[in-house]
Amino acid sequence: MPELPEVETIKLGLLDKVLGKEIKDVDIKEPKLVSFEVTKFKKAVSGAVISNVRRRAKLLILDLSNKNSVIIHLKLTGQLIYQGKEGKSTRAIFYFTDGTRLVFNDWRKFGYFKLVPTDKVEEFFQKQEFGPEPLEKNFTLECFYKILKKKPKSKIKPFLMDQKNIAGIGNIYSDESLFDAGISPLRLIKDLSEEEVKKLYKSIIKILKEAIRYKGSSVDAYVDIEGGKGQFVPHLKVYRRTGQKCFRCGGTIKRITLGGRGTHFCPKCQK
DNA sequence: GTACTTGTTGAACG
DNA sequence: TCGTTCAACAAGTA
Repeated sequence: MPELPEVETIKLGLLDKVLGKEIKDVDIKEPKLVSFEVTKFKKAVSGAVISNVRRRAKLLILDLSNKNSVIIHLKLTGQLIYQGKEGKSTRAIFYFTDGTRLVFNDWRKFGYFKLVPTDKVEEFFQKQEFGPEPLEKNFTLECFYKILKKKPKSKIKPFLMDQKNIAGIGNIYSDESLFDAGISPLRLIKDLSEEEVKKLYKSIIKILKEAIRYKGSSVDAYVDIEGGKGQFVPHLKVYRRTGQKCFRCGGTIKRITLGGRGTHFCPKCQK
């Protein structure tokens, strides 16, 4: 499940491997993948050079030299693998003029490629109404307070997962951030003390940065640009550890459903 | 066969 | 209006 740290890892990988390369051709094996006609998509990207790679929330943006951009969402099981092999779940392949390639796999077919003129990318993201990027400088403690204030009656975990509040946090890192801060996912925002908000703010940034350092969590299909697994899973404290011992207090990790999502926490030390 | 997994959207409910 | 829950999407695992 690529969340912010996983998508960031892929972005860094793309910058390293395909920045400056010229796209010779694209093979789209799943027409549903692209936002409009396959032939038009192919025409729009062929011959263009990848001039930049960016990330916003959980989406990747490939800027092309011909003033087009390809916005990629990996959703649950999307993979971008440099020099990867074609397999059963391969949905697209970018071929570069130097003979290398970039393979897109997605066995659940939720991911998409959207072609947008580069100067309309901003507009696209404005429509999505994403909240601030938690690792950007403008995401200050004051900023966190301000957005929390907007939804005092919301439970903290679903709030963290809503991309309109903060961008890039999904199921794994909301559970992990709350554990780190010692706050129960069921708590209402208005009941959080100033101290707790501060702690949570620090935990979010700490956990996300740590996860990026380990190239993300390969819980499901996620792999990095070279097809390697992220190394953060052994560092997960609660996510998918149902019934196991809490590393902090020895309590038992519990699993509940919250906002339709599996939620893991330690009832003993997350209050 | 059934339940469950998950990012996102949109509908339905109280 | 607001917050929450559920279904849908896909396809595989337990």
